[in-house]
Amino acid sequence: MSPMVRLPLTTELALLGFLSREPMYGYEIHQRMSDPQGLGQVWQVKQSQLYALLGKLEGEGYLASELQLQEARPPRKMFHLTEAGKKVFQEWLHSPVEHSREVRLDFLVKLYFLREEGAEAVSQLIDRQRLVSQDWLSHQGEPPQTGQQLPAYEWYVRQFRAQQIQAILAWLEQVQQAVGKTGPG
Amino acid sequence: MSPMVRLPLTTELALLGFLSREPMYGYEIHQRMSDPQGLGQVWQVKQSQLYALLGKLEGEGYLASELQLQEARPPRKMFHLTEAGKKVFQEWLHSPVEHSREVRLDFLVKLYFLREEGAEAVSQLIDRQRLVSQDWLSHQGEPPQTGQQLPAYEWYVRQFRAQQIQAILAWLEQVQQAVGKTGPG
DNA sequence: GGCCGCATGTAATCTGTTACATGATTCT
DNA sequence: AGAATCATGTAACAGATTACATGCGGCC
Repeated sequence: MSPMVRLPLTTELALLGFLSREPMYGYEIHQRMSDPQGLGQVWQVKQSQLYALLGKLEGEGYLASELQLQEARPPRKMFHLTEAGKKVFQEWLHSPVEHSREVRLDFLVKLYFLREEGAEAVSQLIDRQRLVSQDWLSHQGEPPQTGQQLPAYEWYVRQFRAQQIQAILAWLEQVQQAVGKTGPG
Repeated sequence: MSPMVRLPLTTELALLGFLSREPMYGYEIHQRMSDPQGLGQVWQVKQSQLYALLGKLEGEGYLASELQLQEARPPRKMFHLTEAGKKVFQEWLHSPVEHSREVRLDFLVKLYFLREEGAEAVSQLIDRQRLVSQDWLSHQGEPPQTGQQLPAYEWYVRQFRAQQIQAILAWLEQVQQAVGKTGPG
């Protein structure tokens, strides 16, 4: 038994994100996504994958499309969000990520789209994400004894995780300050 | 035209790693890999994938195998490294990773196997990795102007990367100290 | 004449996950 | 009687990458 409604993944949510501003066609989305000043910095989506995903999202009811004919150019397949599409995108956009490994891609993509909604929205998500990230740290458990011969492998791994999470927290604070609000702590 | 010799990926190199100590069969490798005090902490490999990879590595000449019959138990397919297998594993084991995203998995796996070769070997790789990681930082370029309204998206991304790399460097230093040598700086 | 830009896709391949299949023995 | 352990795998599917295919118009 498979789930009735498959929830879109990061790449697909980014597609919904672009279409949340205005209707667009695949080629144009790909160009904007690849902008080296924008999302192009955090990951690359191949054109062929993008077309495949747009087709899938349409089949699942998150998008709808109509053909826009042009003279002397191939027709454009213009996509726009359905109500279902708007809903899942907005929910995703305002939710913190649940695992530290999702910060690098998922969270940075959220931030990209949130910026358009203004400082208030960004600030809110940062605050929530800081709380979640604090949780990661406290669920880490203290690293086992040090000062022995060679530390156990566990020690290396936990220290690494702890450092990574602390870096995330430090960055979230930086961002919060740059956005112009101080967090709840 | 595909490459003549396909270089194994992290998971496959970990398989070679287990077989570099002594010959083993799939089931046992999977158990050891899943040890929650060992590599089980950093990632999980599914049994079916493991069998598939062992078969592939054998077909590519990195492993060889013979059947070991047992009474009242299914026969074990014992694998051991070939010369080619020993070579690629040793080269991989002593090389730093080239991208910061590879530290979380790749580098931690290297560290797992390197520990068995003693403090000297660990210390050497840490030093080399620190140099490479310093390079990542300096190739970052300084983040664009701050103090404006809302910072450009680039700023967020670069700050995040810088923090991540600095966390890696801090961790490498910690490890170096725990191992008992001071780095070249 | 040849390459680039526009605009769409399909097909093949790779890596990994989930589920299924087998069959004997030992534990509860 | 039923579950867990031992030990092997295959098949189907999902996600992403690479390569291929088409066809017109404009620029050098």
